[in-house]
Amino acid sequence: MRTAARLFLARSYHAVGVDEVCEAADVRKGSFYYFFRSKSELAKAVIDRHALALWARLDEAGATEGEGSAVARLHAIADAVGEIQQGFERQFGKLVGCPFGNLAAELATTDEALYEHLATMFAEWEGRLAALCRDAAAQHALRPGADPDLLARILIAQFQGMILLAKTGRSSAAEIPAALHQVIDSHLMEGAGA
Amino acid sequence: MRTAARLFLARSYHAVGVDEVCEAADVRKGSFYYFFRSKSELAKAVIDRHALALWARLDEAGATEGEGSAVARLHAIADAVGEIQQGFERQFGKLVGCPFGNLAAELATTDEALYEHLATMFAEWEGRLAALCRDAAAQHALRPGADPDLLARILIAQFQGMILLAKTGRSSAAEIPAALHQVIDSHLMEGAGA
DNA sequence: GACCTGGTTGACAGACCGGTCAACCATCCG
DNA sequence: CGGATGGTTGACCGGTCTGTCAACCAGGTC
Repeated sequence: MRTAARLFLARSYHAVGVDEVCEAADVRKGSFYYFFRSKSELAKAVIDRHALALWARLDEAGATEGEGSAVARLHAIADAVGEIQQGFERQFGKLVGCPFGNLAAELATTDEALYEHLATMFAEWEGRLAALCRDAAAQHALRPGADPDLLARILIAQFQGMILLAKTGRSSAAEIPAALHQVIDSHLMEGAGA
Repeated sequence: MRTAARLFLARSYHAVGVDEVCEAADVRKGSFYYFFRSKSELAKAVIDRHALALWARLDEAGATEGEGSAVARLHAIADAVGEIQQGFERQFGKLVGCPFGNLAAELATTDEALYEHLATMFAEWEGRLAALCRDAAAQHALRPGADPDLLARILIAQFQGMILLAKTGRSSAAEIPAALHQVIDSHLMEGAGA
């Protein structure tokens, strides 16, 4: 399953077959199908794995910044996702993209069940971010007229979009946080940003 | 080829086979392979098709706003891409995503040639937007400290990301321009926006 | 009519895909 | 020892995928 996550990231869902996953993990295919009802269920499990890791990482990033400034925690989260991507970049030697985003783009139109699963993941993520943005709004850190819920969505979209651009442009993961920071700052009160 | 574009959008590259495209277009497969060396070359042609349409649309959106305000033209472009998506939505009955983004996400890691082709498309797009953003900067419409080149990239990323979120969240294409407008406005001088 | 050329056709190849299955094996329990 | 139980294995199935090929056909030219 760890190897499946690796392969799906390095290539794509369609591009790696069950056979390949099994061989890479030194497992016989029959044995695989004893534990997973189908390939798409494996993907589901992989998603859950990534989700767990991501939530932990986000909590950590939020916690080390204390309870004080919601804005600081937003920035910390931006850095955290950037670091995750840089970690992937080191591991694979190239930019591999967001585990959710990749599968979402590839399977949203074909695999109903997986699609549903991914939708809840994104909703959860967006919810977490939205709470933080509302905190920031409550602390009067946001520009007037900036909708905190929309901001949460914008930030996730920004991350996903930058990943896609970075992947197609062969650029590095290091520039992703920069864009996120700029988007965050641009939504803050004048003079309150970086 | 028109039908190929349709099918790739409605489902995905991997999900529709050459057989299916041929049948839908009432063409025999052997005949198809007389004109296209491979399936991925068909995809390349499809991309070019979309690119041509997009450039035309963007030029049009920019032109109707005159040469005056670069900011107004940025907003017009945001609306234009939103309208394109809403057009797709009407045509297919669901959100199908950006033709470039979809293929990029699916094939960036597997098909080298196609990947290269997509990269130039995105570069072109980003270049066009960057020129506009620099105009806006020259007109002192941007916030101090806002990098116009980065802004161009941010806007494309925002569009791609919103599309992905909308696709996975079953939300409508109508909300995409709203996010783009907010991102644009947030980068403008205080009080100069919507 | 002979010939060539650009295009068409349907049958086919070969690989690979996700998924199945019956036999098999190790371990524990009585 | 006999028998469940939980897990393993490799052979195999049917379908689908991209891509190929030799025969064929219409139109123009000499």
